Amino acid sequence: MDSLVSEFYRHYSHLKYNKAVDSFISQTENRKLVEDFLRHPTASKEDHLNEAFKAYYFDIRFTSYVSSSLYYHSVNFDKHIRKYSERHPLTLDNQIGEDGGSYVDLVPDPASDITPFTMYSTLMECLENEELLQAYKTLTDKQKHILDLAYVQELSNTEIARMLGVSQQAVSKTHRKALRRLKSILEKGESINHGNFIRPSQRSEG
DNA sequence: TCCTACAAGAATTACTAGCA
DNA sequence: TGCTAGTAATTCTTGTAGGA
Repeated sequence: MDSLVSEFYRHYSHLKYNKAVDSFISQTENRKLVEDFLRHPTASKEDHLNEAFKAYYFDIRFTSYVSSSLYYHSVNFDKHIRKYSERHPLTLDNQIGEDGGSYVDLVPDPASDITPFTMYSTLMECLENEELLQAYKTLTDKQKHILDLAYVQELSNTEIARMLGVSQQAVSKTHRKALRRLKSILEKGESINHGNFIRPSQRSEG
């Protein structure tokens, strides 16, 4: 632990052992903010630091949500496939011998890039988080369509642009606008103090 | 293994057109 | 008049191939 981090935790001992805080401080840009705040603590610098941490913390939660969604979808997809193949066995599923191998194991897998979401037609069918689903519903039809094509059909902006008969830039713009809208709606759902880096009552003035 | 060049996709900027 | 959605031009990012 370096001197900056030690000094920080001396002032804010309640944040010690918090991995999110450690990770936040480890980034050069955030480190500068912390350093600056510790040297010359002011209310505006504290607010700035809190805002930076809120944004960072939101990104962590959003990434965590997406990764857990992918995990659950992959597990469900696997269960679905297994259940289906049990009900509808194919000739290739028959066992070859005593060792448990089947004919399908002998077939090379040229389609190793099969994606679970392609079994859905819209992103709405994939969303399990209620807040995210409600936020998604507030998007315009075009925004929803572009997100569907990008995340369900896994098309690039260029392919979507060709399909919709608009430019790649227009797709990129609509895409990012939709993501910004989702993000802002989800952020509004956050409690005021939930993502604060430093609680106001524990502000250090020296 | 590192460096460089190149390609493709995505993002940004500046501007225009249509609409309420 | 301001907002939204579009475009062209440009820049940025990332992956990859090839050579030293």
